[in-house]
Amino acid sequence: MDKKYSIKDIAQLSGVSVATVSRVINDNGRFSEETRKKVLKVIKETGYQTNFSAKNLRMNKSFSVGILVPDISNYFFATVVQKIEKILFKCGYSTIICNTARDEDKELAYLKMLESKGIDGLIVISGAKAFDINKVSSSSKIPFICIDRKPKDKKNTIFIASDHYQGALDATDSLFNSGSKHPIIATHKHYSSSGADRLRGFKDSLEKHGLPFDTSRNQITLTTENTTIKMEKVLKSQPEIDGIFAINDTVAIEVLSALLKLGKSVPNDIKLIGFDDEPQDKHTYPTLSSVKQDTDRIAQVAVENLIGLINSTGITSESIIIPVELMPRDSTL
Amino acid sequence: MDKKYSIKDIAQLSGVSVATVSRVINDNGRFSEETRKKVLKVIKETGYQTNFSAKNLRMNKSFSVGILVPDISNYFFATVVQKIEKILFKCGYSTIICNTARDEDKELAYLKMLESKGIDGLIVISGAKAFDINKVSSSSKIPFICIDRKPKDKKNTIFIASDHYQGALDATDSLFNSGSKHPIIATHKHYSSSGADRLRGFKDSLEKHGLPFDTSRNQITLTTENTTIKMEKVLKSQPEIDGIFAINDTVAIEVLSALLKLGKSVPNDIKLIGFDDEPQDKHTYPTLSSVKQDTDRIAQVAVENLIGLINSTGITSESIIIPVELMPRDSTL
DNA sequence: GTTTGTTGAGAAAACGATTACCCAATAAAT
DNA sequence: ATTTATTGGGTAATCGTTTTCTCAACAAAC
Repeated sequence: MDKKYSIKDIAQLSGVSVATVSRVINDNGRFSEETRKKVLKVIKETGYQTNFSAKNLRMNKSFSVGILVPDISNYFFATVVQKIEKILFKCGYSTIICNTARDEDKELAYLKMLESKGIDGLIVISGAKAFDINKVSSSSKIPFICIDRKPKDKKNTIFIASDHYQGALDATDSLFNSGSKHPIIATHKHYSSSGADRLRGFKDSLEKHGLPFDTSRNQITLTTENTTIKMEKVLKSQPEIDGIFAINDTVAIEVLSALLKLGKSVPNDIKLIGFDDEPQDKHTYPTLSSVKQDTDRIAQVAVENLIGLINSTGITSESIIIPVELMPRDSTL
Repeated sequence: MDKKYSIKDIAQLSGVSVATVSRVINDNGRFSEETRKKVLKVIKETGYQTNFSAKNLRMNKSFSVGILVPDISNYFFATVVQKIEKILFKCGYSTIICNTARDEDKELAYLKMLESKGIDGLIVISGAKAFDINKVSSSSKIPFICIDRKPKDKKNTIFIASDHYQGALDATDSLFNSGSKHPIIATHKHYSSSGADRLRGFKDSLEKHGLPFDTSRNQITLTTENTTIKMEKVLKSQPEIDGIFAINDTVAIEVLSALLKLGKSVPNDIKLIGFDDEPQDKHTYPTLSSVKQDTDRIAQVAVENLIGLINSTGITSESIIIPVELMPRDSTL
């Protein structure tokens, strides 16, 4: 098992031509059973492995797809990426992961690189605000799908996302259901399309319960300012607040720790619910209610559609919305 | 910007030979300044991009490296991978990330795929117990480095890890320093070499403070059993316990929530410290002391060494230990 | 017994780059 | 004025596949 064997070596060793070896390997074309066995035997003995560079060059296909993701240390992104990668591998594709850090220039640089590598497809998770595949010269040809944030050009693309709106609606409803009369929403400063949908869900639940939404009264935004101090101010001026829907679990956990520091009891004084169902939600005190995104399904649907595009079986343009699930825990008892 | 241009097109359009175009692109070989400008102009106009499959085939180099990682949704792994990817990209390499899920068969399958793709190098993060690159036929030639877990064959490999031993020693010392007299260690059921080092650090700190280590008295292991119930039993039989060093932050947070549920005050009744310095440590209540691994340095050293190996400038075999930093917070006040 | 069809397999082109080798043309040295 | 270097750049081989053509051999059909 020393040298690297090429198809030519296999041909020689098994006394057939390279064409035949290729046919046997790919099980395509005509050859006798006898030849098959002969060739396969030599392949096993030598430990021959296809040289993908050559194969890619010839077939103009790379059996690899790129994933653009803003931040892989984010739980939701990491989970989706992980699951996508797993499915793709099963389908014979390898995955090139690119961390864009929400930087448009980086996004562009990665796109160029990926195109150079001849990727067969692309998955863009929560791409830049103005994500536009045409920014890269001829990229227009690379099949791609978007997850979590709509691309600039809504036509001719497949977009997959959780039902953030419904999740937020359910979450806020659950605050009301557990006795909250005056819930607010806690957001962070980064804009995202999912965040916008969640905000919309919160508003609609509010109005459904007869409360008009007013940004200055019903929304707080976490900034670099110390969260505890900010919460203290807010609760002093609006002591009626008795429920908080946090735009995601990171925010929720920050809010929770602030509330506890301020001597508030959760859920007795204030109900709290987050979004994303991160693992630590089960281990906060009290445990944190949340909304779970179906990452399995997102990944599955994403890969299915991408591979569909790659094999150009239907270049449909559509938005696919994946249902979410409410995960009630102690913070909304 | 429609069709895909090859070097041949560029040659034609700029009135030179393909060889010259290649020379200009790679700035290697001889050509006049005039020619350079001409060619570069055409390249810019056409939006030409190298076909890496061809280049790889010819040069027998793929400008890509593989990363084997057990679980990318784990914070430490995700952070390291992210940083490695960033540095590699700057060095002109793309990264193929492979999630092994701690499954040896998968590890092997990925290894085969990576070899087929002709990766130039490999980074193995916390590989399987018996990680052995020779399991894949001719892989022996792929330069690789290991992070976090030593490979089977310690010779002729570069191994990079945090100073888990020292971190655990410092962490346990800090329990004593904040007044704990009878600390224990909380571990989980998965074995890891880093875990073993951390356990060693705990033991040595104990002995330094005049306490002999006894597994049955000084160590609890979290299993699928409910942590709160387990903790209750332990605290009933050993009420003297007043400090816990958790093998990592996930365990620490689970323990913390159990303690709070049992009505214990942290840090007043029991001091607690974890390991890894995950972001949520700052937002638990009380905030969680921990030990921070220097992921920046790990990534930097890893890439430097790997690229060193790839360019075979020194095939030194060594273990590189990266210092850690104690992050004291409220749970060990 | 000639024609037709089928099966198995080889020869060679092509994919898009890099590079060793070659040869003009000009410059430098004698 | 001839030889010798140097410079710029073209030709063609090569990397390892896949695939189109081609054809021999044998079987079936007439």
